[in-house]
Amino acid sequence: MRNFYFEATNSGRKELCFSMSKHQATIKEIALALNVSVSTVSRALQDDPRIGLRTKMRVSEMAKALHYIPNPAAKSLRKQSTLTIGVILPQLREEFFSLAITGIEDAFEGKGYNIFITQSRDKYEREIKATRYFLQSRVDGIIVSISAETTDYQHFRELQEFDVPVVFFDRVPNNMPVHCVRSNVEDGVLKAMGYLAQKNLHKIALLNGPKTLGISQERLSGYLAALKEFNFEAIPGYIKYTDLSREDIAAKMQELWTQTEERPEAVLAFNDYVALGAIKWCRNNGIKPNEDLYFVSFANLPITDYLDHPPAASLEQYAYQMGQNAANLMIELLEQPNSTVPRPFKEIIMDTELVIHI
Amino acid sequence: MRNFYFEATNSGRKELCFSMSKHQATIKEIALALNVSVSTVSRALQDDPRIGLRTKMRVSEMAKALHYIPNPAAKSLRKQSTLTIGVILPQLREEFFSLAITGIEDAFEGKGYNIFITQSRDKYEREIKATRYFLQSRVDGIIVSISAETTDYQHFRELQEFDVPVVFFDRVPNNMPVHCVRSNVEDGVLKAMGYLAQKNLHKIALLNGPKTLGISQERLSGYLAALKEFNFEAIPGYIKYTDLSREDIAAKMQELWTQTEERPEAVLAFNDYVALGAIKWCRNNGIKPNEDLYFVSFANLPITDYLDHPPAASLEQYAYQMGQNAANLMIELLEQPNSTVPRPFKEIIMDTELVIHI
DNA sequence: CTGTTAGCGCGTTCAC
DNA sequence: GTGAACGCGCTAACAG
Repeated sequence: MRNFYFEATNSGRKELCFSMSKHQATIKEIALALNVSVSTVSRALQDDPRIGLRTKMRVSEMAKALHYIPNPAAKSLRKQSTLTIGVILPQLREEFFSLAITGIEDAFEGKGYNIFITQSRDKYEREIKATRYFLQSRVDGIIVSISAETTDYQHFRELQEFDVPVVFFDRVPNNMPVHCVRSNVEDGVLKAMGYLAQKNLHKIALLNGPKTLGISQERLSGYLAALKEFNFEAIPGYIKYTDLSREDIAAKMQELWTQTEERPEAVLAFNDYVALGAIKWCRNNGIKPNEDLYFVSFANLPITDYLDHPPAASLEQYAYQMGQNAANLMIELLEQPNSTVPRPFKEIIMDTELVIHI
Repeated sequence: MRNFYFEATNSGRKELCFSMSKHQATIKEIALALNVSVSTVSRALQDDPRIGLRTKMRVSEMAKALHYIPNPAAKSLRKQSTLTIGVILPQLREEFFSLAITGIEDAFEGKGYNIFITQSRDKYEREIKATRYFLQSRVDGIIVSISAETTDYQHFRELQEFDVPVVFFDRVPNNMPVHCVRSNVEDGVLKAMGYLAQKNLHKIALLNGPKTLGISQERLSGYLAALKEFNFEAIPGYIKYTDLSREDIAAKMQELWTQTEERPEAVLAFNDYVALGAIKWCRNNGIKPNEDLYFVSFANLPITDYLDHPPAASLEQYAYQMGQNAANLMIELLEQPNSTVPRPFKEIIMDTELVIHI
């Protein structure tokens, strides 16, 4: 299929060119082809009321004919806005985050923004690289769930200093004022422990995530509060932190099972993946999950529905909804006029729901 | 932390401005502050040999002081290249694709490209929107695994017409010459059926994916070839197509189990997720997976390792590696000079390996 | 070695 | 209604 396009030469003449491949025309070429000025074309394409209907028609037809596609780089440069939102996630593989992404995408649907996804893979260095990249790309906003390794938030402060709106979700920074969406973890833990109490299980271990994460700390404080609330024993060695790797989860389970004075009756796991790893360890060691050892965890991911032995109960965290909330909070920030006074930080805390599987 | 920056006014004077928030300086501001020209700054920052060492030092210091961050929009506009690769995947949730993404990211590591991920969610319309968006964004290349709904490839042809390099992986178009990376599916099926033959299982059903996908067709032709090869019976109603949804998988399993003359002894599933859905259906219906009914599938995803009842065997497809191969093929295309003669299409076919779980 | 100048594609004042 | 001219930030050809 032969196509033609106009090329402006230095002398101002227009030349009809032939090419095997299509050409991404510019407004200049449309203007040249129509013998009007570029500004007329620009305005026509923007449906500016000052342009006559007939001209608009001609312009839009020629635009189609020449395969005009607006160049966002030029637009960004001019408008000082890229209409792009950066998203930094620990792991795409975790269903929690891929659900959240979908929620974010849906919330931005029709808003004209593009979502740029990056995974930190739970590495501090990769997270920093991602923030730097987004900063220089001039994204209009960044949505983050922080990596397991991150303890220092300087790179996020830098974003704030450059006035890039940032919204955190689920894994949010400790002791730093930010916009964020997170679960009411402590309340969730209380619900989970209440369920175990009902089952008459008292010796409950905490198989936590990385110590660095605020959400691990919250699980701990919820756990400690629940121990008191339900008069459970605080048994030495019952609190374990993991780096979320299968190996470490297995190692900590081994410790819980063999190196404590009394074997636990139940385990409260950091999330479903941790629970799955622990349950797998149980099966490898002839321990019957949810019989010999009960499991309760966070997230309630759809994937657990495939399992014979899911955690006995899991706290639904509404990952999709959480993504949507984070995105909507971002949209709010983007739509606010760029006032000089710093806006107050907004925190959305979402309730969890205990879903009983067994 | 108070910061200052220089602002160029219309009159050409430079003004020292104060601001609470940092400012993304431009080379112009650096030039102004240093009393040199913008081109000197530009060259210094690019480490151009023509610039003196002393000047380079001064420039790079001032760049740091003013928080200079190069603007990629301007660079793209000038260079006519965005250094961005678009990736279109059916579902991030599927571990196969999130593994592939990681392979793609790693292959591009250090190459200076940025990876822009989008999910089609197996919707034709979303896939078209994504290609259009990438086209107008002027991405330098697009890597795709096509959606389950897609039967028409016009949107991909359009990309080719605009000279945007496209590499497909795993789910590749039928009957269309393209660059692609895919598994040797038919050989894989043969291996899987051979395994079942060894187990003395003869009545084997095919629980396939969407009819639209080439990789479903390949599974079918591999299946038919294997039936002959091993002298298995071709039993009516043993070939089922699914839309990959849990509901449809359950419905087709129901049909296989109740509406065929003889119940199958084994099921060859489209992939691990389909197998998981089918296995779940079995448990719901009191059928013992891999005893009453054997399962063999494609992908061999890590997630299946969490299961009590994974498919008895699965064909490892090396998703991460496949992503890397696709990315490396793309890099090849990008590095080729833009010759006018169309380059021959390259097809990389990867062998699978049968991994026995039981 | 460095400065001047001219665009890349687009939007937006000004003029008329 | 429309056009000329400018600038967003950056690179590169040309000129010293």
